[in-house]
Amino acid sequence: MKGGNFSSKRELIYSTLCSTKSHPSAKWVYEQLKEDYPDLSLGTVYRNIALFKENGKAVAVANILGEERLDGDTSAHAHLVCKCCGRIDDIEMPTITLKGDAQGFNTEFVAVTYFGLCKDCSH
Amino acid sequence: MKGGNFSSKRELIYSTLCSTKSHPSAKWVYEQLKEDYPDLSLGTVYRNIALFKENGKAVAVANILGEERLDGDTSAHAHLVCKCCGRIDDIEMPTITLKGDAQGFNTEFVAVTYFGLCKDCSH
DNA sequence: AATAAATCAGTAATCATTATTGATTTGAGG
DNA sequence: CCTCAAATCAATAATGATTACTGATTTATT
Repeated sequence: MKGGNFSSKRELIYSTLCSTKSHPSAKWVYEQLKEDYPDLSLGTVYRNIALFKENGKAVAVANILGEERLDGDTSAHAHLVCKCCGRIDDIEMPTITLKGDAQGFNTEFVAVTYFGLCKDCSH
Repeated sequence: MKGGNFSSKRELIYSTLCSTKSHPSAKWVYEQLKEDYPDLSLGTVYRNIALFKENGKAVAVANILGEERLDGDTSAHAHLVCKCCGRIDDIEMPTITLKGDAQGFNTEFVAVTYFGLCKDCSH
C-alpha cells in the first residue's frame, strides 16, 4: 500500500507541513516535530515529502539558498518570493490568458511566482 | 570592476548559455566549453553564472533532478517543464491579470511555469 | 499469533554548489 | 615598456541538502 495512509508519522509530517503558510523546508518540518517526537529522522521527512509531491499533496514552491521550499496548500494561488530574506507569501491566483497554445503539452500544475523584494527588505 | 566585462572567459560562458534554448545546467555549459577550452574550471562557470543572475543577465528557470536550469534569455516568456524527461520549452508570455495587489512587494521578475508532461512523455 | 509488506531510524554516500587559495591576467599610471 | 593593485582564474577542498542503504520495527491481514 505504497504512499497510503496508515502511518502516523506520515500524517504528522503532512499536518506540520500544512500547519504553516511560511512555505517551509524539509528541515524546518523536521525541527518542528523533533521537539515532540525525538525519534523522528530527517530521512523520514524527506521520504514522505517526496511521496506528497508524487501524489499531488504538496508542491515545491522555490529553491531559496539551496533549500527546497514547500507548500502543502495545492489550491490555485501565486507566490511572492523575496530574494533578500527568503520570505514567501501567498497571493490570489491571477487570471492567466495563454496566447497561442502549448501544443501537446499535458499541464498538471501552473506556477506563478513573483520574485523581488518584500516590504521589509525594500528598506 | 566587479561583474564587469573584460574577461574573455566570462563572455564565453555567457554566449554558450545564450546559444541554446534548452535551458541548460551549469554543468552542461561547462561540458560544452571544456572540449574547446580544457583549462576551464566548473567553479568558474558557477561563479560567472552567479554574476549573470545578480546582474539580471540570466535567470534560474527550474530545478530538475537537483540541478538548477538556466536561461540566458531574460525577455518575458513562460516555460513548459516536463516532469518526466526534464525538457524545458519556451512559450509566449501569457497575459497576467493580478487580482487585488501585492501590497508593498517590489517585483523584479515574474515567472510563469507550466509543469506536466511533454508530448513525447504523454505516450 | 504468523506472515508479508510497509515503514522506520540511523547512518553512509552522493552530488550540486560554494569557499578557499595561491597564481595569473588585466588595465591604468608613470 | 614597467609597476602595481584589483580582478579573475584553475584547482581543489569543504559544505550541505538530498538520497540510498541496512537492518529493526510496525502494520494489515489471515
